[in-house]
Amino acid sequence: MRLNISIDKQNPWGGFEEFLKEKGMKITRPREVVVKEALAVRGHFTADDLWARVHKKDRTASKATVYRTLQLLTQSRLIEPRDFEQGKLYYEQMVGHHHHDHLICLECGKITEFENPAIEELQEKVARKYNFTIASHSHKMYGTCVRCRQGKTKEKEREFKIKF
Amino acid sequence: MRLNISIDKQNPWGGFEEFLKEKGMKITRPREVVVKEALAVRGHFTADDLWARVHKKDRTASKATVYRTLQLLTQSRLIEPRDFEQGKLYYEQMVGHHHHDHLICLECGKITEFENPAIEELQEKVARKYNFTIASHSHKMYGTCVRCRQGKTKEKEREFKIKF
DNA sequence: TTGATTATGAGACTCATTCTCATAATTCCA
DNA sequence: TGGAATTATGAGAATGAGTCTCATAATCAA
Ligand SMILES: [Mn+2]
Ligand SMILES: [Mn+2]
Ligand SMILES: [Zn+2]
Ligand SMILES: [Zn+2]
Repeated sequence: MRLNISIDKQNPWGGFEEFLKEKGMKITRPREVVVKEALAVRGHFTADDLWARVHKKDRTASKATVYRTLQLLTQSRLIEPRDFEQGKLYYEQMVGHHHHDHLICLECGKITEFENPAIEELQEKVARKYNFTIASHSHKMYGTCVRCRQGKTKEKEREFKIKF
Repeated sequence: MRLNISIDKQNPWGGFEEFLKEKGMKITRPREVVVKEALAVRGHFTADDLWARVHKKDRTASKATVYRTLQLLTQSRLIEPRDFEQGKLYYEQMVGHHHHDHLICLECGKITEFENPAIEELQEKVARKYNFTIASHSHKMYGTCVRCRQGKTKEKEREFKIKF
């Protein structure tokens, strides 16, 4: 399913073309628009967010193609899915980014990214203990950000519907 | 929204009755069946799993009531939601259980629970660094369990549809 | 018992995502 | 370069978890 290619950070669309070729798939206009738009987003986005952007560039692009390309982008490792909220998936582009985890403010929707090598190591240790092979992981903390706790938040960035 | 009660582990339904009273809600038959069935499940379950059980006990119980009671059970802390898979929520009862996190085998669906105080502490440290107040967290590792890696798995327990 | 209040079941509805299928674009190669 | 073969596309139907509505029913305090 997943190919073991690594795409050139300087030319991700070119790399994605290679990826398509290796899978015997075709290089098409709609795919190019979706890929380039996805990589142009900074921050986290949903399929619908992406479709809105794509739609501006190409009035005829369909949502189905956006969803289909999102799957390919995930396989090619150019983006990663994020399960911030139940019911819909977010994504973020990984070109030139390292792995990180997230603090999610339930009041204003602000997401803070963190990296913690010590946690990652302990994680591996846990996996080793259970003889488990990690393919991916998700580590999220939900709560309240500084600004919200101090009542300084001007406007919500987003609303995450979390059950508890 | 959430009340600050702690329910007696020896008599959770009794405690839940208290919880309902404090919220000005009524003690009803359907609620009793749903609560008792939910607490009778060991392991992780979905709303639909629970409904199937409830349905056996009371042919007229509706799915809506199962969903509604699941929310109340979450508020009363008798159960906790689990975001193992995108698109549907799982739950697990917390009566007499401590907090733990999960290893999820993508091949057979087996879930291994782990507790790691060192990770929990580092987590708090991260939150402190960003002045973030944690309300809850979710830490999952997806991958392959021992049995599956060694080809010893007899049958899938479940199938989790994860996008990578 | 009764009346005010809250809960219920049934099914309509929502919303993200996937699927289907007729048509269109790409690619391969003679 | 011209098709034929193959894969992709757009449109909208289908799916599935979860929520909502509303007419009716049950609970409970007085
Ligand atoms: Mn991120
Ligand atoms: Mn568990
Ligand atoms: Zn905030
Ligand atoms: Zn397994």
